Amino acid sequence: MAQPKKAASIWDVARLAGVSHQTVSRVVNGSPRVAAATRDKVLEAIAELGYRPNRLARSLAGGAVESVTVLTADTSLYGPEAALRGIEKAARSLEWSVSISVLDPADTHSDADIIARLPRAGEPTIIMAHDEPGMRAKQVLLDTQPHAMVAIGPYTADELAASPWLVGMDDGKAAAEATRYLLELGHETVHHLAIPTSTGTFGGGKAHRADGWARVLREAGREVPEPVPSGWTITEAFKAVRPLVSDPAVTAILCGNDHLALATLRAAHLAGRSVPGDLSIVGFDNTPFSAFTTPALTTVNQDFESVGRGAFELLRHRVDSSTPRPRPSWPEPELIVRETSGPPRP
Amino acid sequence: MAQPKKAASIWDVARLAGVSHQTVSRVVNGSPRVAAATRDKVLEAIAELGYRPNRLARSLAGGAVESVTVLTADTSLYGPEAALRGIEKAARSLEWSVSISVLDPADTHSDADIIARLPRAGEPTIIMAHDEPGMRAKQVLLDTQPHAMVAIGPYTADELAASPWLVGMDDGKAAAEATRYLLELGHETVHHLAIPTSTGTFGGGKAHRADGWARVLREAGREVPEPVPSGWTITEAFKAVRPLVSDPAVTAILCGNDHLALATLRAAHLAGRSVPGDLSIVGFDNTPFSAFTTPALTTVNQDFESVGRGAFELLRHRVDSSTPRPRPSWPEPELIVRETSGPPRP
DNA sequence: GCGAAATGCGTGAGCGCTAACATCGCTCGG
DNA sequence: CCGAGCGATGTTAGCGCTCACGCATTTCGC
Repeated sequence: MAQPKKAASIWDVARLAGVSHQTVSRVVNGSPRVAAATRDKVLEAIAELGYRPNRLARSLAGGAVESVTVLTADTSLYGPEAALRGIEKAARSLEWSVSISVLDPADTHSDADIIARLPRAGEPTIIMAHDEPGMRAKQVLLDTQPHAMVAIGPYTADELAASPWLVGMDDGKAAAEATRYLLELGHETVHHLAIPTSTGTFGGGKAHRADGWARVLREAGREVPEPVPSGWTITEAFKAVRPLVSDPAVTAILCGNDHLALATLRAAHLAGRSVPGDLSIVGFDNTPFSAFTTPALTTVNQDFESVGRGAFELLRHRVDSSTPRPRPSWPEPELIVRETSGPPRP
Repeated sequence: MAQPKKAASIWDVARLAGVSHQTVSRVVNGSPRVAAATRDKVLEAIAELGYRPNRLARSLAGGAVESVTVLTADTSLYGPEAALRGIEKAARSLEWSVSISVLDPADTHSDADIIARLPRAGEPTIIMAHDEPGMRAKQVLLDTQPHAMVAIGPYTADELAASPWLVGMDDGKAAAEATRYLLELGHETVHHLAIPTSTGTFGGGKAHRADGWARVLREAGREVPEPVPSGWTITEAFKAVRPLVSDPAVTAILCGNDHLALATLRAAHLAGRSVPGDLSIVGFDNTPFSAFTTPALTTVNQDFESVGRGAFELLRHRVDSSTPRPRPSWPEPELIVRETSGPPRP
């Protein structure tokens, strides 16, 4: 039984059930035009042989597409990881399969290189376009197969509405909210430890975290300090933020994500600055660990999993327009105040 | 240009190059028996049409398999996530595609349900068998297609050598080392906050973390306290560990992973116990954040990414025995002493 | 009660590719 | 100078499936 016995095909089932292969196909695909008695016979044969349709053959033959490829640059980041989970869940429930291909942030991928990652031309694809490699992949697919791609990234409601292949949340708005909160607490200004941007420059998109932060400061007539750029890793963040935390004039830092915030917390501790007494820290994403640091991180909750699901549904609609066009339906980002934020010392 | 134009097939290339489709196939697959001039003509035609072979058709036609499916129950756990990254990297370098299917720990999957996740019979599969759903999936595939599967999990060197489809590290040995370290520090005994086991019972495998811990305590003639079972999430860990940290008799806790350790750290803080003064805490996995908690976590480093790569290579060997059988070649787990461990107060 | 539509099923072609064999022309030993 | 031998190519037959038909039977409107 454990030997590599060849799997049953549609023909085997047809023979056993005494019908044509096409009838088996009809039963498998739930066509209504099959007599109940025939259907039962076929079903029985299927069960007996343990027949399972071969997905590859199915899509080769021009049947419905049943796979998505996810392009992302970093699976260890909480956002993409959670979005991937959302995509996988949604896909699973429809029996689609999910492939994943990781873009290396170190190489500059050529267009051909990106296209070569897709198992075939026209493969439905979701791109995590929150960073440079992602943005590049987005552009390539937009040029080659715009009808079979969806990109996830930080965009304003207007941008989202304008581009039917875009899914995401308005990080800028959320960052603005967080910044406003810190200002209301009485901080003179708020500094920013920034994640790498997708465009390579700050303020590249209105929905970027750094942009929302800067906007609020400007509107409030405050000084807008130079944002401190950090890489994605905690180690990079730690190095980048050290000068900032040791400056006593800095009383509040908005961090691009919770990992950066953790590094900031650590750096503040080592610099002998108490949090939130001397320094308020606000993170981003509400990563699971953020509630359990000491002190617990004030952060911005983001429902990436729902965004991932939304991306999948949108993609499905784009690939097969007979499915409903989903409306964005995830919660807005929301500030969660915990222990790392408070009023500045007078 | 942006319209859904059909992609070029092998026939289109053949026509343009003035050869048969088989010759194109030979060129694409690097067969040596093609005249240089012909090869160049074909290559030129390929470039002109932007032809890319269709993976689906290729494997349908019985060509080499070029895809792996990874079955895992939790992509947010550091171990599986890192192993997946290793698999993806190794696969990418050979142009294999990687699919992922997440097992829901909540349902009991039927055998058929697990098999239905594979895109076709005989699909090469890697299973993350560190928990109950993973173990079950492992068993199902072992029964149905043992030649095209590899499982990753905690196993001793002997177990690994005995099962040619197994890859992993000896967590028990690493846990033993960590426990010994705590004992040498002078702790009377060491408590254990345990991750869920793959078998549902403690001590189910010699290479389990809880097993290594218990073994050392027994060997040292110490009392072996009842291990405290926790779920995988930080929140569950926090609830589970509270009674433990508030017991002043407890001076050292070995945690099943760094997330549990973080929860323990938090619980200790809230219970007013200083770390490592009143309580030593040791984690597991050397999750990136672990160096940046305050105090920084003492933990056990594990190179999951290498294990993932090893799993992929082993799978490739099993599917196609003409490829070399890889030898396990990853670093042993290693204790990293940071700030959460120290001698007990006298 | 007769034509038209609906139903139930089968046939043939083809998706893009590879494996296996067939064919052609050339070189080379004797 | 002829056939064995080989290298370079073409031909054929699928892989497992779906589409687009085709052809009987039934069902139904009026």
